[in-house]
Amino acid sequence: MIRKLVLGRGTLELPEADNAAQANVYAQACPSRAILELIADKWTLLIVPALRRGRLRNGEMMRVIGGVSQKMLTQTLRELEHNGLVERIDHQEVPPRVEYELTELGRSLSDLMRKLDGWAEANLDAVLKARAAFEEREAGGER
Amino acid sequence: MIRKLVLGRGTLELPEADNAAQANVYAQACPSRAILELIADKWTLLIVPALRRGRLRNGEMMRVIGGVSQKMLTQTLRELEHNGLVERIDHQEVPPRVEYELTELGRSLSDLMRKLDGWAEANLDAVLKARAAFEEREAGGER
DNA sequence: TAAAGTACGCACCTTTTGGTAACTGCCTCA
DNA sequence: TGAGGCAGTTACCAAAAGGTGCGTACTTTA
Repeated sequence: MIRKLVLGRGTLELPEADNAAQANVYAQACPSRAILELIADKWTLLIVPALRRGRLRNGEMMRVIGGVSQKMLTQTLRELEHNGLVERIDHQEVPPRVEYELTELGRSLSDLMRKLDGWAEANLDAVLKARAAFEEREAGGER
Repeated sequence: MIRKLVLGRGTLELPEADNAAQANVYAQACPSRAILELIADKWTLLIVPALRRGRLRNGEMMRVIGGVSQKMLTQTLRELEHNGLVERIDHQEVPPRVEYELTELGRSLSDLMRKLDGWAEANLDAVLKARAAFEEREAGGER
């Protein structure tokens, strides 16, 4: 795995990859990149934190997470199950009753994700202000 | 802003939205959702942590971040600049010398993002193992 | 004299994403 | 007797994402 790159101005160490075992998300071929892409998903970032408090059923999530379609919810849950972040608990009842729960692995990620959600909520005003400022600079600055 | 939902089994509070001012990523119409979508991006999750150590030039980032195309790099950087996370420093030289640096806002996000990258690197083995187990269950379980 | 680096913008085109609608099979409630 | 809820699946299609190649204008290096 590549750890350093020689650039024009000298040697640049890849950000923090050094002390983290051997995986490196900055290397395209490293499998951790694929995992990052799973994480870097809008619906994942909503579903995983939503499960922090406990199990949820399909219909409950549909209501909790505004704007998610049935297709995307199922698709994302399958993906999470596939990667060991979520467990699907089918009670084998009629009418169907299925619950979703975070695995240990999923739980270790959910706090981090909740913090990202929290960042978005907490810094809403700052971002909107920055946007307005940028647009003003753009409009005034040209010509 | 919606804070609670009445579900079949009673009242379910939306995860943590209660104490976080008024923004709520779980509400489709809340502007924080748009900000979450900016954050929930593969390239953002690589570019922002890459800038933690200091300024980087376009070409340096191209080399540091494996697999990013010039188009996506520029596009993502513009988006980040637009939202006040990154500052573009054009030295007005010939040949062109342009540097990118995190703003205060960007820095507040970068540690969180680096932790997500770290999670992907640290839990690589666990995820791969879960995947293998899932596929085995699937292959044996059907029929 | 030619090649390569610098930091892009633009157009084209393919791939992926994700919404909608329809269907299933069984149950409960009015 | 039909409507609605449960937890999905499937097919179809429009929109968005994102890769590639070309052009720019100037400089440094071989």
